[in-house]
Amino acid sequence: MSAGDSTETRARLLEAGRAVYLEGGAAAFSLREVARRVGVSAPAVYRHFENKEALLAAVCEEGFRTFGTYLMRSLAAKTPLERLRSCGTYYLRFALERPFDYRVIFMSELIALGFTEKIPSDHESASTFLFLVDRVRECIAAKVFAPGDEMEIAAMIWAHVHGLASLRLAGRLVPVGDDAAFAKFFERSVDRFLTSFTP
Amino acid sequence: MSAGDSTETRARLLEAGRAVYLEGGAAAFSLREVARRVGVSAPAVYRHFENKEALLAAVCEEGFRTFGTYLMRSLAAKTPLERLRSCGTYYLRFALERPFDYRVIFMSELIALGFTEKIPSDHESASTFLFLVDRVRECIAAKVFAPGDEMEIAAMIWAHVHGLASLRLAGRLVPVGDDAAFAKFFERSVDRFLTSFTP
DNA sequence: GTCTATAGGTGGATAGAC
DNA sequence: GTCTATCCACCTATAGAC
Repeated sequence: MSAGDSTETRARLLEAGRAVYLEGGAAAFSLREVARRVGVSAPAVYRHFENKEALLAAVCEEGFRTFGTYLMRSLAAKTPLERLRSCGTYYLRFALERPFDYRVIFMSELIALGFTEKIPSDHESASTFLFLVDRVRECIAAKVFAPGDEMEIAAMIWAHVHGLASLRLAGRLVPVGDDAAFAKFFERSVDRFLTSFTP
Repeated sequence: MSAGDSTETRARLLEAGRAVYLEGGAAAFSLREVARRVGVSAPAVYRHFENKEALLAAVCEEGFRTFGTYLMRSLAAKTPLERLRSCGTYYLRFALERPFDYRVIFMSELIALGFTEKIPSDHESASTFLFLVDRVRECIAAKVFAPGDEMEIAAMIWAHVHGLASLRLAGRLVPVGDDAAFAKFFERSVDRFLTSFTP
């Protein structure tokens, strides 16, 4: 029971931590504020995390893991082109369903603040980028894409979907409407760009 | 002389303020830190700005004005398509030459923090978006673009260039190399996307 | 595992001297 | 126009009781 309460409190600290991080950024991330929202005292947090930085790192790790599970779902599609399109679709689903996590991973200022080594951002984003490169390589091998530099093509596609997702989460692109309408707009834009790579 | 010193100090406060804002975000924006970097005491700042929030707003306004001057240069090009391509080129130049300002305008969390009404982000970004819509409309009228929804096409193009610029400034897309190499990569990607709108 | 008490630091803003 | 002195609020982290 006490162990159950403990992990419960830890999970609630992570959830509140994510909210606090995204409201104020890393530089304003307050351990006391997290504790306050969960309803425990500040020193109680030190029972679950070594210090403030460890709590912040744990908050970010959770988002990275979740992102991986979204991307992997695209492998269920049957053809190389469908798997690549599915990548984009799940990328957007992640952005819309877990906007806090998306901001943590792709729109945060962590790197600018020098957290590069303490947080798995570089390693994780590199590995998920290589996942996208593999999807592109598959399309070229299957001759649904013209021959080309897989890394460059993957970077262009990533930038395209990131641009759409991040402007949406930033509240720009307001004429587009609700999430369903935006998803259709997103698909139109991505399909148009992907078509430019066909032979 | 005293007036000259005054405006000088004010300008230095703005410059230091921009740096502080982008290192720590709005929530961690510290009036004392800005004063420290300029070499004056904290109360001295109140001679130039009403309070901390007014200083932050002034920091942001400067970036918006500069962005406008970059975009307007694209009107010098001779044809509608060249003006649209030039838009993208100057958008990137602004991002690379004034990365701090670009982050202030397009990658900041100001809206998420509720600064919407105090800072001209909505108004300014809406007017510059309409500038892009006009460039697209021009291309359709000149029949270098197929007929279509100008707002939607402009949004797609904006997202594309923003995705490229913001990932670059975030330190992702590392395989691309220095700024000159990235600019060429940027042009290839944008030209490819723009070509998809031709009749 | 959580609490209170506490130490030592940073911040915004004001009063009043010069 | 800038300074020092000051107030109050908030932060991280530790010590020690329960």
